[in-house]
Amino acid sequence: MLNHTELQLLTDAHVFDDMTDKQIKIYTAAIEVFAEKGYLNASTKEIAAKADVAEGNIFSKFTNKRGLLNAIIEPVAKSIFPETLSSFTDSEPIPKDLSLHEFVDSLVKDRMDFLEDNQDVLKIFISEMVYDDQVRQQYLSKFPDAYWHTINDNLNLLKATHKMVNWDNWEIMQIMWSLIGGMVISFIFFHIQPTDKAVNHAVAALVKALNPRL
Amino acid sequence: MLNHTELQLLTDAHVFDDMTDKQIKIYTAAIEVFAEKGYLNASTKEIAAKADVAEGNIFSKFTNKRGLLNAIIEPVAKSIFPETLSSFTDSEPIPKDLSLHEFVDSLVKDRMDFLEDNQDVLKIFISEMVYDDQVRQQYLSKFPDAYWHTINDNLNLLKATHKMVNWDNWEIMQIMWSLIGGMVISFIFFHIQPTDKAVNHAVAALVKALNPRL
DNA sequence: GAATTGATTGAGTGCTCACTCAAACAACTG
DNA sequence: CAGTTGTTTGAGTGAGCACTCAATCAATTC
Repeated sequence: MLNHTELQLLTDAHVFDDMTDKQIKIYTAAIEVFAEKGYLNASTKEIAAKADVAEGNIFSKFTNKRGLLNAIIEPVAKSIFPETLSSFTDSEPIPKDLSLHEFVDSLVKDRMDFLEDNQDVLKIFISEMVYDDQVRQQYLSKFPDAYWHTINDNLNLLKATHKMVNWDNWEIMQIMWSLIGGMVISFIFFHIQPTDKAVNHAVAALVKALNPRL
Repeated sequence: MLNHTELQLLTDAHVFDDMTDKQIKIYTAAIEVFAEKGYLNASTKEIAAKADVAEGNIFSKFTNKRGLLNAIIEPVAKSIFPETLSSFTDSEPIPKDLSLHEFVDSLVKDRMDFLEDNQDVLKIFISEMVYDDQVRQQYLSKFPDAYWHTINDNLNLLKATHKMVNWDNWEIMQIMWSLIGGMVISFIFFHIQPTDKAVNHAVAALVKALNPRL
């Protein structure tokens, strides 16, 4: 069974809004099976059995096996790179005097929460991105512009106020996401739960790495 | 076709030493096909065709499809974490007064060379590690002790001489390998070639991140 | 060159899978 | 409750797959 937070997250993202009960049952069963054995090793028969539904339903509701995969991956792909940092809502926008530490800390911790709440779908997403060139192309093109904008703005601001090294934004992003990704992969594929200490050290490492005064 | 350096590397690692011509043809064809479409999407028929050999040969020489995969993955798994840094040979051991910068720089650049020379097999290795829990278990257990020893010794030395933060070796390793892994994944799966500048910035980031004086 | 041994071949086999579709069922409607 | 409409069912279908093995070919020996 999917854990409670994972289901809650999907509900909050309105994934289930225009799905029938049976579609939801198939959808959640598919997440479990895909996460456990991978898309290619999962059979529609097993998914139907786990959803307690006849196999034919999968095809009448998601057209084919790939359609089912896409329905699962799309919401993750859209939310994996956050368009805004959850600690700064619309009503409380990101302050102009944001320190490097605040920025890195809120980004890293926000994504660690996301990881905790979306293990299964993240596993499916990462596995298929790695395995299937088609999936890679498909979701690369959908990479949210909004994310690029906000992150670029933030980085430019930090650089302009001499709070961050003056490297290409792409390089800075790669360094930040590499450290986050390292913890994500350790957790999802090797079951190494990131401790608070390890997360804080990762944040500290990033803050030092991107500090301009050195 | 595999590029010349990749073949050279395999030859140097004595992978071909006790293989017949036909085995080598199958082996290199399999690397190409597995790297292009993934193990599960590759058919033995296609591999045989690309190797210009009858399908039955695959099974008489590698017992089954999985045996072929293992024959490819094993050499990578053994060499992905280097037991020593190539810039310090046996005759010229790692010096006691190694600076943090020298250490990080030689490690990162050594692995970037490795990446350059082993794109296809690395792609297969990473894809299968991500996709297949069995492969993960299989190669996790074979993780070279020798690597742990040398790297631990080096990290302990750097920490003892106050050249590196006093964090857990595991945390330090995760940070180092996350940055290397980020570049590896960008290159292999998104064809973003790491520029010298980007590599140097990654090295600089690591040196600052692990600097104890901050 | 006959005999023997070993390597090579690729049509054949059995199995699994995604997907179909006729039939059964359920839910309304007048 | 007959008729209609939409949903659900799961046995059936064709395709593709890894793997087998009898037959063929090549090399070697006497």
